[in-house]
Amino acid sequence: MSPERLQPAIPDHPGIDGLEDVWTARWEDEATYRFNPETTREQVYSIDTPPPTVSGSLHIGHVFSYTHTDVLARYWRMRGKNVFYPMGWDDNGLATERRVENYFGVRCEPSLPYDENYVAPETPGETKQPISRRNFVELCEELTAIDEQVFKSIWQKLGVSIDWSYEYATVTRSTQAISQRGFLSLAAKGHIYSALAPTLWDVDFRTAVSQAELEDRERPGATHRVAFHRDGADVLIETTRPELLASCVALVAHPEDERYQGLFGTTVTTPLFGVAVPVLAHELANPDKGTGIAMVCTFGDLTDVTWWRELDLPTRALIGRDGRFLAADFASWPTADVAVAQGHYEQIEGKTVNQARASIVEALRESGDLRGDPTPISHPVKFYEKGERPLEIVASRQWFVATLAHREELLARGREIDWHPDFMKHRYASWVEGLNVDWNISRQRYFGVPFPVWYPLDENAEPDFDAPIFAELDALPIDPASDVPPGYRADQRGAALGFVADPDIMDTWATSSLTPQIAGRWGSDLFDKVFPMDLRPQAHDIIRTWLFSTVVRSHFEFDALPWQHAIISGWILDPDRKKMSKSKGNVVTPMPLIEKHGADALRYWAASGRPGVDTAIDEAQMKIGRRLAIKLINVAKFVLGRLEGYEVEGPEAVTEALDRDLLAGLAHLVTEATVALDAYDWARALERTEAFFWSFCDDYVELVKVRAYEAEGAGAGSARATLAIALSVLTRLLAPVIPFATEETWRWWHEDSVHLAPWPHVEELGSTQPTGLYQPVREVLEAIRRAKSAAKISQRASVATCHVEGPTEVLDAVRGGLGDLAAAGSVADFSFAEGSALSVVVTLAPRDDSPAA
RNA sequence: GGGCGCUUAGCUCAGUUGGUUAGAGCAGCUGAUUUACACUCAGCAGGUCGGGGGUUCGAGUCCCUCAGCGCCCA
Repeated sequence: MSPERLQPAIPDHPGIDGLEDVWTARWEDEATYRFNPETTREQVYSIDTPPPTVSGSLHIGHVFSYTHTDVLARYWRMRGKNVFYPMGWDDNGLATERRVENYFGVRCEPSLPYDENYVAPETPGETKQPISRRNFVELCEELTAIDEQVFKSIWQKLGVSIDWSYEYATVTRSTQAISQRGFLSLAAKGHIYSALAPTLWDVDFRTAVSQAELEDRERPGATHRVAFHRDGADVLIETTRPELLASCVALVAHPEDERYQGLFGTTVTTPLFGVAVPVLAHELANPDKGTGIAMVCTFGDLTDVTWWRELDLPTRALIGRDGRFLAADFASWPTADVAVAQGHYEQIEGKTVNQARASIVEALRESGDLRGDPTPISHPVKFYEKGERPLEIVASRQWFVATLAHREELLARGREIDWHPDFMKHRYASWVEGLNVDWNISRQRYFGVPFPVWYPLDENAEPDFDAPIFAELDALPIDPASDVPPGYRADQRGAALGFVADPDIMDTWATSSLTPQIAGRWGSDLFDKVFPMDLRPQAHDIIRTWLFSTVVRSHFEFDALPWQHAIISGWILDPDRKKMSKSKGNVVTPMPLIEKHGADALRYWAASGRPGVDTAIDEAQMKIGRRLAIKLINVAKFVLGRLEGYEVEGPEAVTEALDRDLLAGLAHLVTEATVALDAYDWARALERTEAFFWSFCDDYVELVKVRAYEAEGAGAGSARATLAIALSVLTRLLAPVIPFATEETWRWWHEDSVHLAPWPHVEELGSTQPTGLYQPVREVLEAIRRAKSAAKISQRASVATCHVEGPTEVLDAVRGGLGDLAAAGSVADFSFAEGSALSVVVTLAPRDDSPAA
């Protein structure tokens, strides 16, 4: 036997169960998904994969969106691209801290010394054990390492074609170095600044938060009508936050509000405290709200911040970092009677916001300055998304990225991105349009990347925040709490004329916004070969955080987009179409579903979800995917069985008109699938491929079964060549979605992985001129089947005559496939007649009911 | 309040620039089956395309309007 003759290696009982482990190991051994660093940017397709938060729960939504990305990665790899597809883990920040606190039953107490023999409790105790910052960080690292393994095993089981040699995490030293470098670079360019400024503040977490982490929650409240005074006359305002009265710095009304024209430019005094405040005009004041004139406090909400800034008002910030009222110095303010004011203020000093409100309302009632009873209302209140009490705005020193001044440029960047689906661009635009504070990147927490910054101390050991000492680039990463700034000695820490470390860590997004730099190893040769990247895949809930912040960093650092395409996956809904969330308790974990249906089945379900469309968990759909994978195994077994011992021939051997038409249809399919995938519409490509595949199995294979079995003849060779070509093409078209079943069957007759095989091209199909046979022949076959089904007899039963009527060209087509039809339908005789439309009359052979002799 | 999306068969969804009788899968029903495949195959049934109005020879598709659901922003 010559070596060209096919000897497929088909197992005795091929199936799909267990393929995941077999092929995952082989792919790892063969380095199938290895990125080749010897490359040019043009040869690369690079993906900025979302690093999942390993402290979060891994759920089926991850499988959904990562499958979409993987389908694209596999597609572009087969298109000949050198695919850069790394994976990272986001283990920064608060989410990890909280998980460690709950998992081990500990809390970070920065004042404690490091205990090098520390062992965490086996089970968390009743109260949280205080431990040093370094011990706490070690526990964070320990737990994230475990969590990462769990995630990694899921991706591997799912067949995600990641090059694991480029794995990264957001807390490693190299990531910290990049994060700190990114900070220093933007600070040097003037896009990052520090300021003592109004800061969105969570009083429970005791940290600053950014606008992106805010959410509105509807909460009950009450409006209070309060009288300010002017020469014995009253000016009535309405407020939901009377407790802030002492920090009132002005009243504002709309510049065109007739009622207050006479008041603009005058001064009124606050009730209880007797502090003189100006009455000013500003268009943000809403004439329809309350009395149309509002009290400006430092700071009740973000509008107060705007007024304070634009009207250049003084600062009388009274709420502290713990959410309680600080001491006030009425003597330094224009106060009519300091002793009286101080007396009233003593009632609220040290109290929480709610306690203070009750106290102030009571005092206003007694003084007669509360007019009428408070009116209960329901209104949206800003919360930190992870918080439990309303946000306060406190004045504190923070590092900011200047975004507001660059709003138009950032909007323009959004328009440059190719969004999939396109309408997601609105999410980005409306977010950028609604920005009202710069991006605060300081967090008063423990586990994260520290700022590479110290401050010099003066002769009184007071820091000079306006002269920060930045770390040197080649020293990164540094920890200012243990490393010493250039030109200083370690013993000068905290001493007069010495230095002090910036105590904060960076916002998790300050690091995550650098994933292209981290994955691409910014600073090495690799970076220019993969950046700007091709693709950013993510869900729509983090457009305002991850996507936006990445665009900001890339715009300022490189004056470029970080990537050209953004695919936005939808949500995963539970089977009742409710959004999946931990609090609802309807989170579905993927592993049991993979075990039950197989990875290909889950991927099929995921790939059926179109970009941006919310998709319900649907086990029925997974079963269909499973059937598809099994069908491929079976048809490959059959086709390769027919080909065994024959030379595999190319399209030039496809001589029969029916076979040529099948290839013409296949060529059309290849074009459709390619166009769809180029447009990031994997679901469409799958749908078309799947439909063709089932017709191939149920119709074409049935038609040529007998002919392909003949040893000799052009017809037999043509059928075998067609079967081989179609199987090869269909296997490759399905490979991105069902990588395990396709690889299994492909390797029965190929040395190398299907995932490195070239994506099908119409040129490999020879002449793809349609002959028009396949469709009418299928219709006649269908009619024969219908007749047998109606007679409730076997599809293998004999047909005496099949009478076909139709237009000449249709009849000619049917005649061209007559032999195959006769074989597939067990038809003894055909007759034909001219007619306007195709119609078929089937006369069944008399049933032979006589017992066998 | 502004914006985006969705509404097609019992269910999940296709339907590309307007063009024959609106499609698929699942579920349902009726059958077949010494088969590559029972993790199979064939057939049947099932829809006034959310309501109303308009443009057009022709509308699921374009325009207006109303309603419901979901989301984003303020």
